[in-house]
Amino acid sequence: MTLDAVAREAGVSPATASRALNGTTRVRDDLRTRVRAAADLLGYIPNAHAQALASAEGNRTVGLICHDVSDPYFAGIASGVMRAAAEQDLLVMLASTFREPSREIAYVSMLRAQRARAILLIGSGFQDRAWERAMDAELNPYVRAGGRVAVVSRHRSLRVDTVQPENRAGAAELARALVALGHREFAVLTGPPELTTVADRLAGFREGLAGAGIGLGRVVRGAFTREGGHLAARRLLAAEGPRPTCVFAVTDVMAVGALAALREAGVRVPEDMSLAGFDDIPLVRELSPPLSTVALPLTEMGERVIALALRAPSAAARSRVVRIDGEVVLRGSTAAPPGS
Amino acid sequence: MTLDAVAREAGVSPATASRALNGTTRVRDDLRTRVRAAADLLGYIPNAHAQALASAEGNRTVGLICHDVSDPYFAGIASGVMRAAAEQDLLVMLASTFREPSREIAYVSMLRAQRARAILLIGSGFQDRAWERAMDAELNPYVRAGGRVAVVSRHRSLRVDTVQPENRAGAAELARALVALGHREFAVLTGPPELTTVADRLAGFREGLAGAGIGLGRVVRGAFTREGGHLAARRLLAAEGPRPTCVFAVTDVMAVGALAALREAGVRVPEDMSLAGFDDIPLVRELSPPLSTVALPLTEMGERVIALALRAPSAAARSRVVRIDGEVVLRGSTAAPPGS
DNA sequence: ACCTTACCAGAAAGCGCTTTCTGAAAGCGC
DNA sequence: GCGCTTTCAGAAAGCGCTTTCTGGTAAGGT
Repeated sequence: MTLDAVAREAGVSPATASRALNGTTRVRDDLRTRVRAAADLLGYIPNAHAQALASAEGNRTVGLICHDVSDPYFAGIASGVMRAAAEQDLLVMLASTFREPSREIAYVSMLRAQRARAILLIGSGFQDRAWERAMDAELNPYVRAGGRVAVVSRHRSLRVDTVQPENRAGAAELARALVALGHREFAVLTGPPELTTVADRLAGFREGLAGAGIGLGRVVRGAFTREGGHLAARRLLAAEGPRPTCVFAVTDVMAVGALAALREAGVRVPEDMSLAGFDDIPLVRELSPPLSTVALPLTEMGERVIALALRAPSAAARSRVVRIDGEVVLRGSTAAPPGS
Repeated sequence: MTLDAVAREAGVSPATASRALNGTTRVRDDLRTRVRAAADLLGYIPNAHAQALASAEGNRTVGLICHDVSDPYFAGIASGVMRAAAEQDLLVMLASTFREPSREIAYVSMLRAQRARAILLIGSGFQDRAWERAMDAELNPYVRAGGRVAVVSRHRSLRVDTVQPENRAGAAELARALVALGHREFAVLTGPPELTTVADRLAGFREGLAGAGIGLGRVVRGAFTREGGHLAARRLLAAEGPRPTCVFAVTDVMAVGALAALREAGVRVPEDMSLAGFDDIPLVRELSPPLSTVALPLTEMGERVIALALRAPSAAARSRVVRIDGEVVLRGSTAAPPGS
């Protein structure tokens, strides 16, 4: 099942067989058909490793690194990447880091070893000096050797092409919309502060409120998961002092947990308390009440990031940034505050 | 950044450098540390392709083929696969076929070319003679060449190791539970009949009802998606004749769409009509009412299928089947029929 | 002191391809 | 008909590794 076998079967040299199969150079018609027939007969499949090794020509795989495939946010983006990749006959190597920085770096290294054509990093980077340096040390040689890198929502310190959701502006706009509904007392359910996405959304929300002269209110931190949101909401309700009339969870996934916690505590949404999230993952539309959020076009973001990576490298070494606007979508989970 | 460069830097032969780095054979301590140091200094990363080519030793990637990553069912299984793969330092190549049989075969072929250590097929096969033959033609040479294949919920015609959810038994048990609630008038929202999963669940549900002397009722077909479920439910409601008191959607994803359709039509769940799904994808717990369903341990199924593939090939050439029981979970979406 | 083992570094042969490079045959103008 | 370019098949040189095989040196046995 090697090229040599095919060549022998067809009675030509391996060189000719290679050319006939790949169409690199003109080959006499009769020889070409003979080679093709022999390949079919033998069920020949070229060894991609040998091909990658012999031809400087990059191979047909791109690496995709995300925090967790089972998180709908990443799944949505990954889906867009795959669709675009399929169109170009590229294989996607998808890795979940389970939010461990070291594993992320290990994956980049494996992808480098595979000579992946491009490496896509999805999801916030870690705001950690040592980690950033290590990541840079992996990525720089890769890029210098002709590798492509593109990311979505990363730290700017990584000087690579970026698809950047407008977290800050989106959160600010959401805040204004919530204020417009009449809310004055807020609380925020936030994730790990070392994730840039969290920092940006928090800052944006604060800004939006500040424009109306309102403070951020209580900020409760939780894990970046449904359970994190659930726990954070419980802690919020348990805290003493007046309750906010509106809660913002920095991601929809957390908001889903929060909604459950509110319901369990007998707090009606939106009658007693309004709740909003961020991302617009598919499921939040199905909740009752459906969740207000800032919608991000996840699939499109996936398509954009792979397109960015595959595009001819910019002559100027400057990294490109594609900004993605979030759209505030007010649904049933937000309403005017009680007694207004 | 080649091994040769490292060897030269360390003042040893490439052979020694290789051995020092991989620990294949004993190498004098001072040489080994010198080689390691040189590798670090140069930022050496072995070329995985060259390694794969030189050593018959299989490489460190496994292929995972599913219909759609953004479907929570597949995402859940994929997540389990990734966790297990990460523990063994394996890279997962994940491909979405978007339910196109031809694309599935193309991916298997690419994975073969990559000499993936194992190929995992997730999700129903297509009941189509030509397709089955083509798939067999890809898989057989792969297995004969030492490749491993494992699948979850496939057609039995594929003679490979299988993780098999007990679709039939689970659906039957669900039917009995629903009958026990008092229901006598049913309807089923079903997916493409060429998917074996659909066929099995449908058959199981029919069996369960038959045990109580009840017929299946109206069967409405839709796509295997939320929209498919939505549309099927609308068509069901639009049909003339008496309405069923209980609807079974063959997957949770379809049930989610159905729930939305029922709500839109002003049908209260479960007061006017009960609704149940299958799979227990994470989101259905969050709905109101939370969906009754047959729970499948998705992550575990992912772990099992990769373990199956990686296990030493059975001496007997028989393919192994791991059966996964579904557990009927009755939640708020099902209740006694109206007026009982 | 001599010969056998044991150990370990280096030389060299591939792994399965692609891609120059080489050269034979054919096509062209004069 | 002769020298020219053009076309295209085959020989051969790698791509970057691993792994036998070979051989030199040190240790051990008699």
